[in-house]
Amino acid sequence: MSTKTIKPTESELEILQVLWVKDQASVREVHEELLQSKDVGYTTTLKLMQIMFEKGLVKRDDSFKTHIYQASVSKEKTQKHLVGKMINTLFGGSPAELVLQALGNHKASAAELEEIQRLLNNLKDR
Amino acid sequence: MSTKTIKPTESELEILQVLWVKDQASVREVHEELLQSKDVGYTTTLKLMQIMFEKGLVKRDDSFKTHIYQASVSKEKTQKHLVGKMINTLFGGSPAELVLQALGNHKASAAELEEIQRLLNNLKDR
DNA sequence: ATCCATTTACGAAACATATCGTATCTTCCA
DNA sequence: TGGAAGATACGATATGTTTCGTAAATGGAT
Repeated sequence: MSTKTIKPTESELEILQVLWVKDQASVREVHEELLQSKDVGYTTTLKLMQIMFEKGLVKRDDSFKTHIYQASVSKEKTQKHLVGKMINTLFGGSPAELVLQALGNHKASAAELEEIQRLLNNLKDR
Repeated sequence: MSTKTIKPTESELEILQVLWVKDQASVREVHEELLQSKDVGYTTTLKLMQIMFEKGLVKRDDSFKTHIYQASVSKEKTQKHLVGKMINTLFGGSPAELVLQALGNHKASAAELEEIQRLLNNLKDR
């Protein structure tokens, strides 16, 4: 099934985050965004994105001088993969334990709790 | 606040898992357990655990020939830390999104759903 | 055409992680 | 008491990640 192991590194994830939000971006744009939260050189970001391109994590349009990048792995798929992994390596395979952890230790708004409630009702109805 | 950055690597997490379950164990015991799910040499496990000892991730009693190890970071604290990190790097800071992802894509039993419901009710009551 | 700012390309270094081979140490027991 | 079995210690290697310096290419403005 061609399950290429999607395993972005920490740094790669930071870049994917930016691309998921912006949809498309040049290295410069991504880099400026990264500078908000960390201190790193421009060529570092560039190199990382080039490597991600080689790995197939991003696509790019190089028909202009400034190449434009786009994530080629979806946010949802990546989330699913990494959450699944965490459930296995940290919660003994029980998604519920992860949920309890997340809900118990990290604040969610009333609206969010409602949304969770709706999903929960759905699941219980089966 | 002595926030020592708890950041076990993948392999270290696998070992911690075993120690959290067994509470105490020799390298051999941990190793046998790891063999259930992966193929690795004994000295690799040993080395890893020695490194974890240096990092302070585990304690050990070396008063006998066979050293006995114990996790020195709690499961809960580690979970909290890594879940928090994942919420930030992968869910834009929203714990609810992580919960929805986990519930939506990974099966939980009816009993587990009930437990989640109870916690949810608690949270909504505030 | 030339210059300048910006960009990409590339190589190398600095770290970190994971793996294992070999040497050494300890215990027990024949 | 002298091995054998099993344990630890340690060094070396392979591999992956992150970092950046420097060089070369590009394209627009003068």
